[in-house]
Amino acid sequence: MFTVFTMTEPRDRILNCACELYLKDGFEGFSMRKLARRVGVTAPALYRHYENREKVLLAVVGQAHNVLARYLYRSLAGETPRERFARAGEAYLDFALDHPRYFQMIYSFAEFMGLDEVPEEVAEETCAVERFWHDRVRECVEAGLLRSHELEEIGLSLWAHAYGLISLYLHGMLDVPEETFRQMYAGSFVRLLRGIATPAYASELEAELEAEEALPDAGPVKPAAK
Amino acid sequence: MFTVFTMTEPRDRILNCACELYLKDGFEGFSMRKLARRVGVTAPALYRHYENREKVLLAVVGQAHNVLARYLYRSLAGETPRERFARAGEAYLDFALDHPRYFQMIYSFAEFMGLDEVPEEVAEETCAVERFWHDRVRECVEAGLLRSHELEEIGLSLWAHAYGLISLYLHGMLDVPEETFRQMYAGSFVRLLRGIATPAYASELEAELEAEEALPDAGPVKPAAK
DNA sequence: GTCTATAATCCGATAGAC
DNA sequence: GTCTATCGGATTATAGAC
Repeated sequence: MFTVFTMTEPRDRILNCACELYLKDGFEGFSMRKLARRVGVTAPALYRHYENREKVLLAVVGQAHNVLARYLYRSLAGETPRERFARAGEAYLDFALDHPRYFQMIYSFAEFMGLDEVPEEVAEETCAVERFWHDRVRECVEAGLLRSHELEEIGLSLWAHAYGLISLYLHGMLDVPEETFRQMYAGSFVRLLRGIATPAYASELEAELEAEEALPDAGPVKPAAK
Repeated sequence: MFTVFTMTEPRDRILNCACELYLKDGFEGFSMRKLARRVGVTAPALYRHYENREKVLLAVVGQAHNVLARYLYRSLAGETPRERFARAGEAYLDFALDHPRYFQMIYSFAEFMGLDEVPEEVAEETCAVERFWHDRVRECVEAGLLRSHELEEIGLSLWAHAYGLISLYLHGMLDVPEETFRQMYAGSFVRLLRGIATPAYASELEAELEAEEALPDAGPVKPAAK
């Protein structure tokens, strides 16, 4: 009389455990037997709910995309195109640092599965992310911040730059602590921005830079407490 | 009387086959048994020459770095800092497109092997590449092409941008033919360049851009044959 | 230096009883 | 929907004969 549905559908329980397992052991360490152990059933039981290992991992990639989407959409709370743009860049970084394995999975699922084509579900979600960036750029172009000639290409430059920086860091190629990396990310972002900004916005960025350099040493000024 | 040494040391024969095998089957498909079959011996024989699978793959990474180095050093034939800089960017791209698996291996060896630290041999070779870029940038700074304030960081921006663009392409996230991608790479490179160039060089780039846009449609002008 | 034989695991997936 | 039992395969790596 009380429980019309089971607390969680078995398919969802499996998916949750699959995400946990992937985040713990990565792609290679992910096996149906380990997954079964984590769920608390035997391996054959899983095949009632997922056709095979690939389908399970495909569902995990879906989750990864969901989490990324949550981070990105949060940046829409910014009140101006410029702010939404900047927040989107931060959101992408936050997602990658909070969930490095998800970040990696999104871009290298096909390789790991030995597929020579990106599965359609994944390709669609990638497109959505691209469109999101495109929208942020378009807004900024319309607001006179970014150059209008190269609307499409500008999005690509931004994406590639952010992705590259983050990947190098996650691969351990940049031997710096996280906080330092965040500063490098922000700094590098501004350098690229100068190259794609309208002359008006570029000189504004220039002025900000000079103001910062005029300061003694540290970054943003904090009111001296005490 | 004629053959003082065997034609190739067994260690080298194994390494050659290991490279071939890795380039064909990738990281996951690489097993000691397959390698043995390719060499023409049985698996246990390999362990006389390499301690284990990891050591073999470490040697393959070394080869990957050698090939990359060859590509990069070729760009030193350029006669001005600006030309060497541009050629280095092309060389990095050529290497990645000619040897995508080597490119990937260089940056994700640790992940694939499940190590949580980049092995020292690999880290050293990465540093060498970084220094190479740093030298190209320094030359350009000294020639008055690039901004001097941010010498270190500029190299990082360039590296991350190139790496990101190439990785996205190799991961199948950019659905374009290779020739199109090369053009995108070149175009994106210029956008970043504008952001790190000295005002003098930046306005020179700007002039080039306007000259191109004045043309009807296509890229560089070719003399109309026949 | 190479071989045969084998240890010791692990894997994905299925058949068929319950 | 879950179980037991199992098929059929893969893997790294070693022992010991030659």
